[in-house]
Amino acid sequence: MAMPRKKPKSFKSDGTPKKRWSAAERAARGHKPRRSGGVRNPEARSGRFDRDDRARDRDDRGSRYEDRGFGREGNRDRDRGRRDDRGWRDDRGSGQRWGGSRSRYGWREDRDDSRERGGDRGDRFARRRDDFRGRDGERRRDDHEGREKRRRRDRDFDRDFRRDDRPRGFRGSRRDHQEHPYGRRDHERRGHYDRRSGKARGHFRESRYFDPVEQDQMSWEATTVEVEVTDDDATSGFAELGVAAPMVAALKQQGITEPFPIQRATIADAIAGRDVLGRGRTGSGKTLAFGLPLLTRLAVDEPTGSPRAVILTPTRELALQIADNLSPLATVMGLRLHLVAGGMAYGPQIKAFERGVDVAVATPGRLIDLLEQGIADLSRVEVMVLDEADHMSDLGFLPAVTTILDAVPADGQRLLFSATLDGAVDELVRRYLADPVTHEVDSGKASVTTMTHHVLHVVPHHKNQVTAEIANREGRTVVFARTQMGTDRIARQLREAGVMAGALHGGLTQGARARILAAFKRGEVPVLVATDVAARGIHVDDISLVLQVDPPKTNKDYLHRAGRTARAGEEGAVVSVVLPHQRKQMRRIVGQAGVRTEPVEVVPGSDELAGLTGARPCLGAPVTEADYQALIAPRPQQRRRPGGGRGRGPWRRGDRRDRGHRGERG
DNA sequence: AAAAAAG
Repeated sequence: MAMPRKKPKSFKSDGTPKKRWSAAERAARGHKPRRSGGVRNPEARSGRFDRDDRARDRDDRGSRYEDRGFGREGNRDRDRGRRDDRGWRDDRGSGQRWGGSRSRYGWREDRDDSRERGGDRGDRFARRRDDFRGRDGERRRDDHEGREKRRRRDRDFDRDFRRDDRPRGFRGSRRDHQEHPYGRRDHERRGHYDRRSGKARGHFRESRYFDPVEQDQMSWEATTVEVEVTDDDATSGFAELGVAAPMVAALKQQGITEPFPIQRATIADAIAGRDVLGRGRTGSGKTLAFGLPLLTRLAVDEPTGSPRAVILTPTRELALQIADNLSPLATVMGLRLHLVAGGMAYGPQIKAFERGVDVAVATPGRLIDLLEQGIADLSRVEVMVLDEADHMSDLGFLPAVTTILDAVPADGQRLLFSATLDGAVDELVRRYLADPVTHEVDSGKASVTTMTHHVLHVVPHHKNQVTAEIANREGRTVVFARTQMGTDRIARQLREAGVMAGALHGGLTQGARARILAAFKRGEVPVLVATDVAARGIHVDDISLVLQVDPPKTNKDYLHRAGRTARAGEEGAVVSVVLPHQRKQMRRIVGQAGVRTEPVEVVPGSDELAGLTGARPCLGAPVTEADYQALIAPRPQQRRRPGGGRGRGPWRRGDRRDRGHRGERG
């Protein structure tokens, strides 16, 4: 079969044949090896810190496990991996699986991962075959059929497993997974040796508390403020809605005096204790719309020690933001509010529950975790808030959300906020809300007049350059891409083109997520390349352009992404770069989003491009890795207070925050 | 099919 391929196998969307890179060329471009006959990728994945630290950590922990008697099998397994002459195991696979908290790069990674595990699987088969023959010679006759069967079964098993994107070691058996949204937990408490991954797993202090990845966490502390209540606080727009005076005063201190439409619409009903279904774009002031009535109502009764209100959000960043915004209001009302989110240290959250929490702002996973550990008690929750309910009712989220909703007393008040009301949200509403009042402020369409929309048609070989020139504009830009790997790649390509850009996605550690977001807020990294993790709720001032390099999946996603710009009456543009094969899809999405705009054909360097988006040619030198890392490096002084005492002491969170957000406004 | 959400 040495015949050279005459006909090109595939074509680009503009009709020209696709270049088939050789193995060396692929490697030089940083791609992974082909599925057959590739070379080992010399420059594995991004993340200098991650790789080195994890490799070191792996070795450290390997020896610790040996002490515990887990090491021998683990080592044997790793040695087998090293013998694998495809050679990917050492350089990224095991390192990632030791340190990484979850599958990192979507399906492509999964596919590679499964291939990588092919070595293991082969061995397992070999072992089984040996068992087979050794045990019973007679059965050797139907060995072939048996092998086929086993292969099929194993393949199905693997396929089912891969559908589950919890980290490998935490998956439990298939049956466990079906019964519990997060799998069984009793294996892991005791610690066990996981044959599939060849790792020791379990509740070991070492792995939980000394893991450098885990230490790459951000922290959260409650905000303390002092307010003076004056007489005219009783007459402001908020007071008329029934908001308690201390909060009115605190809001005035922040320059917030008049309620937004959605707040005006929902606050009175919510204070009256009714179930509320609020529909409005993010950025329309939803946080206060549920926060103020919730805190007003809670302050009336004596604290019970266990949470009386839970606010549930789909992303950690959003939970953080809500907790930051509501924390000062809670303190002036004498209520204790705490953040309960994954990726962050357990200690402060556990301590908070020990001291007593009135309001928990939570992401689902960690809350369930604490619930199952018996740390959080939701049996006395009076008010339950679901933010971004349309996202929370996604297939992947729903089990966790209903678990929490079921753990909360059924007769409590429920406030549900959602940008849209589709079937899934409706189901949640019917199951958990009693006689809700619906308030709709913005429709599900793009109604902000300060926002302009552009659809740019480009040919494939121009896309990267057009992207880079737009990103090189003046001002803060968010670039949305579909996949985690895509954001990493685009951010890297932008830096190579001389544009300071960083990637934000759920595959990063929480600390890395926080740092890149902080650098973006400070303005030091003016371009943020993000997955849809940043599409909802995240508020950063002065984002003047949202660039979509991959089309959003739905019109909802379009509007959520668009909602990052043109906030609070500012100007903003939403620009979508569209390839020929995406035109139809994009036209549909834009139309459904209620946007009227004519697509424009653009080429790099053109006047139209510059006129519509402020694009500038990329003339600067590539951003060096060192320069970039310096901007997103951990800043210990932001996260550690002198003296060490947590939750006490003279330091005020306000001081800290001022420093952390240095330069945010210019 | 992706991303998000626990460690």
